[in-house]
Amino acid sequence: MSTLTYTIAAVERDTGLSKDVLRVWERRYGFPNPSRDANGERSYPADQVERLRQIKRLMDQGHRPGKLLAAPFASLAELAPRRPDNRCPPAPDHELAELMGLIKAHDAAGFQQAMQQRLARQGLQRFVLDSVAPLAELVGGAWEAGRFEVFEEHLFTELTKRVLRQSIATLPAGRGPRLLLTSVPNEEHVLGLLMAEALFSLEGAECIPLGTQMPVIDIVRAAEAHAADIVALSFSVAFPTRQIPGLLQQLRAALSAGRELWVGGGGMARVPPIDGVRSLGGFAEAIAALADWRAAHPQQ
Amino acid sequence: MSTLTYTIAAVERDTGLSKDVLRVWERRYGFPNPSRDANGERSYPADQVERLRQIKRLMDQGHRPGKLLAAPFASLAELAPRRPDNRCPPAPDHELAELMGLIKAHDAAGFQQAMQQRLARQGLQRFVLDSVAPLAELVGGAWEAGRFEVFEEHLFTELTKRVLRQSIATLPAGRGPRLLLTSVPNEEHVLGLLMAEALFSLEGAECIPLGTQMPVIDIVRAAEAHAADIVALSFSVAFPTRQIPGLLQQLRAALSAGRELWVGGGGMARVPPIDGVRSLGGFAEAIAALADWRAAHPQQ
DNA sequence: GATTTTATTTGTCCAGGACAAAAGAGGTGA
DNA sequence: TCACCTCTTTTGTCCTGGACAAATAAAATC
Repeated sequence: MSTLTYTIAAVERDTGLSKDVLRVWERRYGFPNPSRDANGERSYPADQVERLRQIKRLMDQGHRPGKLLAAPFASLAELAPRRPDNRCPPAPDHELAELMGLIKAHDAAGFQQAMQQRLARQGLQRFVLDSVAPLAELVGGAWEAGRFEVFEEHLFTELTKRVLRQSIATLPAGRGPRLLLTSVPNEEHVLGLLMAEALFSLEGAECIPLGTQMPVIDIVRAAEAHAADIVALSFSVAFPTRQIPGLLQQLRAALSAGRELWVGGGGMARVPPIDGVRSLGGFAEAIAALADWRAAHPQQ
Repeated sequence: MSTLTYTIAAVERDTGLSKDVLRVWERRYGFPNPSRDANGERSYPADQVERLRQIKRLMDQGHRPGKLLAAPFASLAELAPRRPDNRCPPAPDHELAELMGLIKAHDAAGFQQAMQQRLARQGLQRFVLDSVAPLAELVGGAWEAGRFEVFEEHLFTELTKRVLRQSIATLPAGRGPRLLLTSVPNEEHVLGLLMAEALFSLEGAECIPLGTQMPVIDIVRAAEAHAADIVALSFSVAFPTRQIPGLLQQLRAALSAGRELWVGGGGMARVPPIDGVRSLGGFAEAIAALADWRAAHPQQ
């Protein structure tokens, strides 16, 4: 069996590290250290790709590449999350642990059923706040610690999305404000957006879900076409922080002044405040923002 | 109001054209023709970005960049789809046209309700084959012709996904084969995958939906963990054709020989056959493939 | 201890050359 | 007319190595 190797494009695809970054790391730190094929092009062995994925994971937690690339192999799971982790780890809820166990056992049907039961018992709002949100935290943490595989996280996300969507569909049509929910290109994480949609819909807002990955100019056009009062975006931790401010400024400038711009998600934690953009630090704040809007627009 | 300009990274984000391509086009064809900012970096005006998006759209239809970049502004909607378009344009169904009209009117609730009705009347299989598939064609065509905005396509996709998912959720658990459905990184289009899931589930297969954008190695691990009989992937026309063969070969090599690999979607049309990979030209062929598998594995 | 200043780290951009895979054009034979 | 082979052009991707500004850490000052 041929040891499979990766082209630089394949590494970019599977790690999320750009070709430029891969080349400059090699030049500066000596890692990765790919061999060359007959054509002089980089050819990455699988184990280096694996290590790069681990490095990317630790970087999303706040570690710096210089340290990670210098340290040998001992940089494994020994590294604790370095992000200023204010939030205390969620209380070790036995039922949540059970749900995690179902995912780990790859029991899709069992997980979905358990989630439905929990939803029926808690109601949608508490389900989102007390079940989905902490579960997402737990799964994210387990993945960062290497206890969850990528596909296990995907399965969790996909099944949870289904439960949420199904529940949202049963809600009556909202009366306002009109909220447009989406994310920018290269930001595919939609679970946070769905949780927000559930909460906003419960509060009687009229949500227009446009899925993920809308180019900025199209977000503007959609807002005009739908006469949206508020545009709500989400950025995950995996999104390059560096690009966020420029993006939001561009969007804010293009959006008519009457429309509000709300942004949430883990990727916003390290972004400085931007004029005319409301940064939502969590779901509680999202609900508060809606109440504020209602207070400021009494007649609608 | 400042005319907003784009950095090269923003253009890549919003057009899907890589930085390398943008630079080499500029060198070879003289377009795009960005000005430079104080720092010597490219700064693209909005109208050039708009034209680039149009060019990308026409390229996905089979046009070649050399012609498109030489032609002046007359390259507008006058260019017909150049793809060997075997499929006759779907019969102008009045009801489908009505559904298109609802999207065009941005009537999300009305569209969703109309789709639900249609689903109830037709049943899931005919709904997928006779409603969703032709609608997706129509929307794609309208978008290519410039009659639909990006956000209108997104709205259609998002709402249709919801209807399909909801319907899939009501189906009883399948008995086999176990089918793992997903797509590779940078391929976010999920509607085709969902339609396939609906059809396969109707035929009694056990579908494991993992959402989109799974790195190759994780697809392999997921297949092992779930003991999947078949891995089914989808590539849209927007996915870079050039990368597909290498990707599939890598996946095929890493996947144990007993597992089948099925691939569908518009992006496969121009890909030559690959050993050990079953290319599905349409949904009818997908159903046939499942029947074949059943015939070859009688005892399960 | 809090805030400003300096130093280091780090990602992105640039130019322009090279090359192989894909697509078209042209030619040959059934 | 159609299928198949060969040659030419087109086109996307990769390469090197330099440069710089934004982000971060470290040092210095109040």
